[in-house]
Amino acid sequence: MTALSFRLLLLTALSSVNDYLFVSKEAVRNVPKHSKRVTLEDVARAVGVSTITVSRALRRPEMVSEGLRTRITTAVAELGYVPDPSARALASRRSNVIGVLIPSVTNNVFADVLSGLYDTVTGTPYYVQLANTRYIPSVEEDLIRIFLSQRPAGLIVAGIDQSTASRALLEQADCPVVQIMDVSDTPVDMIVGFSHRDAARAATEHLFARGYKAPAFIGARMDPRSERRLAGFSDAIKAAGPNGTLRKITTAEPSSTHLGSELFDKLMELEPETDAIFCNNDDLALGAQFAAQRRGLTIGRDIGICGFNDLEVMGAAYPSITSIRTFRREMGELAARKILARLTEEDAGEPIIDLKWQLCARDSTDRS
Amino acid sequence: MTALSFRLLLLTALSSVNDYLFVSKEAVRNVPKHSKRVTLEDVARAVGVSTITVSRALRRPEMVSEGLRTRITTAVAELGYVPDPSARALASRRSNVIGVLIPSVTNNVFADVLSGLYDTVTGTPYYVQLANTRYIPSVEEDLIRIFLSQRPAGLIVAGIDQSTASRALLEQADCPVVQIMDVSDTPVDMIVGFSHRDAARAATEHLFARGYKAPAFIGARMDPRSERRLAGFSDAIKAAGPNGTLRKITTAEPSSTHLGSELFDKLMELEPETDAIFCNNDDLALGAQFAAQRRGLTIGRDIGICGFNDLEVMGAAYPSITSIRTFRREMGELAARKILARLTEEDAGEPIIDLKWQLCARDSTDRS
DNA sequence: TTGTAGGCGTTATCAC
DNA sequence: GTGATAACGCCTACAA
Repeated sequence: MTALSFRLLLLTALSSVNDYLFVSKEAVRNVPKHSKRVTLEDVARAVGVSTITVSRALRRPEMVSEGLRTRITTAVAELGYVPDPSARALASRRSNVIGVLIPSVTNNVFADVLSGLYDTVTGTPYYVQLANTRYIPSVEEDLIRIFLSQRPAGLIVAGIDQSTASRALLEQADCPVVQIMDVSDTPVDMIVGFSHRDAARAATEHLFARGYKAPAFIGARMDPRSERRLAGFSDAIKAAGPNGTLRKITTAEPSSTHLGSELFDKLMELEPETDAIFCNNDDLALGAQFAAQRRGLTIGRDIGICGFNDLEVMGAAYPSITSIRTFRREMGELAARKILARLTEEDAGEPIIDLKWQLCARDSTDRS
Repeated sequence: MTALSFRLLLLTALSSVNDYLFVSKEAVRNVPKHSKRVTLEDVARAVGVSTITVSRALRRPEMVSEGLRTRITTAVAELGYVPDPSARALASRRSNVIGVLIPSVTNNVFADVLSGLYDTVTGTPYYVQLANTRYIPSVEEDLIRIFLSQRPAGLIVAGIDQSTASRALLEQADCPVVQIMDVSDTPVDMIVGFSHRDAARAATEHLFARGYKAPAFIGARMDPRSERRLAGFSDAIKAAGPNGTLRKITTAEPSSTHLGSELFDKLMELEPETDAIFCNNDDLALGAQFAAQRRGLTIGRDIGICGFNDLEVMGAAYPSITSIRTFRREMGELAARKILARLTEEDAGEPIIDLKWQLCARDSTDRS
């Protein structure tokens, strides 16, 4: 265990993609046990045709006469033949992998995206392979390289803030690429998302519209998308009046409910006149609401709260919390659909899709 | 789009594993664009050795003389050689895939497990491939077959309630297998988890110990693990007295905060004397707490609430909510470590690991 | 519609 | 310590 941990540390510290790919001395030591795999040839022999015919019967049934087709299908079932993806990939120079790069597996937001993705891909010959960039651009770059070495069927990456190198890799990639979670006029290939800046601006405008005078921004894990939300908040503040104060508290720490409470308390010290908050995400908003309740504040009346993403809990909370709904599941679905469409030479539709967002006004921003 | 949707429906309706694996007519139509891949041979030629030597230099450096080794490493870097996983898998009859089968990607509980898993595997030559059983045993079985067709380096499956066929497949699998999230005396191979029944019993005993007289069980998505939690609840009720009532409300619906509120309200109609609840999971507990607050109940005093899993939000909630902490991240880590240890011929340790659980008593079960 | 030949990039085996 | 040769299982290209 210790040796292992050490090795992990070591490898993680290295930077070249090769460090990830090369098998170290202890790694692949084959554990051979050989229960003869059923191959195309076995099926071919059983039916009395050549392997290529079986291959075709499976991939392009219409190219094989009906009689043969059924005999082959039967034999396949009887022998329990299962194609070998490696052999297939090697011979065809194409794998059935759809690579997905997201910054965090634990983040609820991506969970919904993934769910849409998996549901769409299930039942097709393709399968999703997930990788975790941990919000680190260099890791993202390495991972893109790894994926490309597998000659993926498609690639889905979160965001538009790739490094120059990553961007170049993606542009050269010999497969459909979809960026998700954001919009841009200049996607690598296709993009499905929405404008974080606009959404944040709308949220803040909602606070003003509801009569709050001194909104503040609470943000954690300030990645580029979060910065754009802050920019949107800032837009609204500026638009509201020439001498509006930009009240905010942010941190690079990963977001959590606890952190929301903590930041709220700090904010109240720093900017005591704050009467409403727009949170970077729902976890923070929920935590802030709890903190406000602990202080005896009446949510809505004493303090307005708005989250971002509209996780399921926001509507169920007491009081219910205002949030900006984002169409996460749909992003996953659409991204997958667009890739599948390309692969099957159907029409993939517009390369740029703005899914927008939706303000869900609830009790937490109701002053009455 | 319509054609695609139709096909998805169709395929999802079929049952044989082959339906998932075979490429239908529109599927793999190679989009050939050939920017000549750098191969082992290119490196070999550059250095003036044979391919196998390069191969060895990368996988088992100690088998190659030091001089060659450095020259090879340099050439590899200069040429930008990246191994082809398919070719490797085909030749070695082993892929670097660690297959992971979980019932739901959206479930927070699994997010933490995955996070532990990914972190442990990152930096090794192996990579995780996730699949979604959607709580359906037949899907699980198909997915196991698919994974096995890739000759995985290891397999991680959630739970101990596999179908007979799945179990057989796993037992014959020519790779390490780890079951997670539960314990059993008869694992397929290795297992890392805890006893849901014991944990639930302890939670219920805690309610009695805190002076509650009429605890009820609230459960959603009653999968086998949830049933064992109910059994543990039931154990405690029986142990508490000969004529204890088994108050409960359950549903097969997937769990959510909203559902927690809804079930709580129903429970109050059905079993109005209930003075404490043990919830199947934290989402329900949070939702129940919100519902109780809506009714004007004082949490802790009027109603005791206990969740399960101890998601981060439980401690941050107002009032904070009692829960059973489970070591999800650790399960992911350990499962991965055990597989890696096996693969590197280190000592994988005990095949059965009970990670236990921990009662986190908080304000929601404080009657004072 | 079916088949033949050859190769995809790597590793296992067995020599040297 | 290094290399030649033969797989690995399937698919592309071309031929019949």
